[in-house]
Amino acid sequence: MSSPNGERRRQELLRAAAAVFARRGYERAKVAEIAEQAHVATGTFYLYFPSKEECFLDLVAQLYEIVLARVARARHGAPDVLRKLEASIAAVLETFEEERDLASVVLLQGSGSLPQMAERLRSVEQHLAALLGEDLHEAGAVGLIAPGDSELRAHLVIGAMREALLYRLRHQGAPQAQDAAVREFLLRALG
Amino acid sequence: MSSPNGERRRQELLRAAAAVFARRGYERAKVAEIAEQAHVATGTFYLYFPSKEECFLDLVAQLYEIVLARVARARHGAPDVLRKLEASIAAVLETFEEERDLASVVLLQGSGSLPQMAERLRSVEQHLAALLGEDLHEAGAVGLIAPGDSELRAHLVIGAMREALLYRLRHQGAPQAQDAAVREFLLRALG
Amino acid sequence: MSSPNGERRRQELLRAAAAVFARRGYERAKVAEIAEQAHVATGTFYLYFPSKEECFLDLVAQLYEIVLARVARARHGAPDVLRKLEASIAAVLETFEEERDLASVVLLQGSGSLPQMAERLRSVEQHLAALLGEDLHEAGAVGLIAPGDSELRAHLVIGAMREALLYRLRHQGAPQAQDAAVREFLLRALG
Amino acid sequence: MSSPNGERRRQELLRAAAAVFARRGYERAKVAEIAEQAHVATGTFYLYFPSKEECFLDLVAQLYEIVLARVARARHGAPDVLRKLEASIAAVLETFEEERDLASVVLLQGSGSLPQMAERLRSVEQHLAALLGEDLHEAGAVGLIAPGDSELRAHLVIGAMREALLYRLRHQGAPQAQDAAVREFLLRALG
DNA sequence: TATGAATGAGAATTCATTCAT
DNA sequence: AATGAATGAATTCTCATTCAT
Repeated sequence: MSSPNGERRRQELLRAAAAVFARRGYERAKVAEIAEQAHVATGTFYLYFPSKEECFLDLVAQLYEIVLARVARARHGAPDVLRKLEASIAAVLETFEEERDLASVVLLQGSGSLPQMAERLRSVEQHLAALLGEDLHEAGAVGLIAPGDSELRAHLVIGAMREALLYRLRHQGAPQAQDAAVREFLLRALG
Repeated sequence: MSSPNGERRRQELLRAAAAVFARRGYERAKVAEIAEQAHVATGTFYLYFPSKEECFLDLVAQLYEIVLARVARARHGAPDVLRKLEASIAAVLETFEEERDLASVVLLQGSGSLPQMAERLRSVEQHLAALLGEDLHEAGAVGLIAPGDSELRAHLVIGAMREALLYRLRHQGAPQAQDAAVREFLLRALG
Repeated sequence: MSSPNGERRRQELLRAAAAVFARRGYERAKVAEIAEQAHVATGTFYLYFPSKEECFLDLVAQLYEIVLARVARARHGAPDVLRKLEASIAAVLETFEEERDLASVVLLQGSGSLPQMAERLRSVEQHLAALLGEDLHEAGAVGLIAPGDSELRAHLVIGAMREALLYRLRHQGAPQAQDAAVREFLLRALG
Repeated sequence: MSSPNGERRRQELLRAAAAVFARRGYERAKVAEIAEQAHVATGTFYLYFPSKEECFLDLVAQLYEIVLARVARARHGAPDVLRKLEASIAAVLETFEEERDLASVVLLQGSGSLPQMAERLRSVEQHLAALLGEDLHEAGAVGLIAPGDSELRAHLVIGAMREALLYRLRHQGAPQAQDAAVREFLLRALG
């Protein structure tokens, strides 16, 4: 299971799971369907995950890692606080763009599926909001943006981004043009 | 069943359903639990709804009516386009504040539950976005706000509101103070 | 319930029940539907019958009475044993023709529905077979028909009649012409 | 499921189903009981049949095949039309004798159970009647039997056979002796 | 007598999980 | 490690029957 081959198969299963969860929703996704999509037998699924629920949670953990790593990297290269903010926003939008199935699962099934899932999603969002919130606080302190409740505003930013992503998930549009509009909207919102 | 008493019981069941759906999610909510919460036998549920699914959909239909009616009323009294925008936003925030369970169902279970449900929610959001979008378009045309894609921006506004509502659903805070911050954020976002 | 009005209502319910049982079958017939067809409320049904099952059984009892009375009457006027036989056959065919719903219930739902029902149907058939069997025995004894197992042959006659009735229930044909063919077939069968 | 072992289990389930349907009737037969009788868990039933109804219909299909194949085979070796007729009748009687449960299901539950079932039974009977009807027509044309409506008479023959089978299902008698009586009866009936 | 809303036991079906091979 | 047939708990929905009005 931790052999290189085992890890590859685990990733195949996760990818299959993301696809099935994305199109069916957590409850209506069947383990047999995930296994089939990954070209393995049903029982094999349980060699890699203790349960359907754990597989689902692993999926979010994966997104958690990917998004936060990307955001951290993007912020790392930013010279000042406003650029950090902008880079963070861009990093989130891009990551979701590249991980459509994962994004669908997180954005659509969201917190409705499982209590633990809601918990974990909250945690990702909280983490993200903390990063943004710090920037907002700092930027507010030096007068770069309008003063206000940094945490709340961080969440509003996230909410707008979330909707932008959903909007894009529905309307197949040019991501770049939209991203620009979203970034502009958000930066202006912050003053 | 259509007697005044029948309508009362139907409302009791809807309220119970909203509460149970809100705390369990669509799939994990059991009809027996809804019935119990409404102090009736399981079978009674089926005198008022043809299925669990239909009951769920009725719930959204109900919110649809309430929110849109409130928004329409709020806009009616507004003297200019910016006030309309502001009044709309306020109306949405207030309505969800008053209908916590219903709001939970719509915001959290949302699109993840059922294909038809996702459809209906999209339709509510679309309707709302259309109202806001018109205002944005008009306001943009007369130079009151920054120019830009009105539809996309309407969705971003809705996304931020959605998040504000979720934020509030989680952190029991003073709604008024938050609402003000949200309104300010959004109006500034629009320029 | 035994007042003239009560008896009238009971008959209305029985007629309604026959119609519903005939088109739905015993299990799929709903008490509510029978009541509706009789233009009374569901609860009223239970003022006249202790249960759905008992109502069903009463229906067969009714046919039992009608058919056997008719056969007895027809036989009464017959001068000799062959005419008795012929008159009996004719009486059965005619009765079922006039009581289509009742006939449907008995011929189609038949013994499949309830153990008690099977019992009762057997009893009607047995009774009928006994009448015919006696004639056959007598006719055989005096050399009017070929010798053979009277009871079995009586059942064969009944089986052929049953099928003739079903055939007619399906193909709307001229009953008289068919009846003649059936009578001829049966009398020849007996030699 | 399509492995040789799967087919064996499917047959076990069909046999169990025939037994349970025969003694309880379609509606009162529980899937759990069929499964138990086949020594498997309830869910296993659904690995082999999509529904209780389909299982029931498969049972008739099975009888359909068996009976018609037997009749076809029996007719094949018959030198003339009268022998064909006789062989057909014998084949039907024998087959039902050997497949008691299946026969019970078809003869007793028969058309009362399900609309689709009634349809299929009609189709079997129609098929059988067509075979017999041709013989009767041919035999009538060459003057071997009395002239008359061949289709109707084919059904009368079937009805008498049906009753003979039911009679035997009830009274455990010597089949051979009875069969001879039935054949004689029917051939004489046809003149 | 009549009503019809309420009851709740009962059954079909699904599917996550297990385990013998 | 892989398989996939088997399991059986869980849940929705139906409908005969009751009973307060």
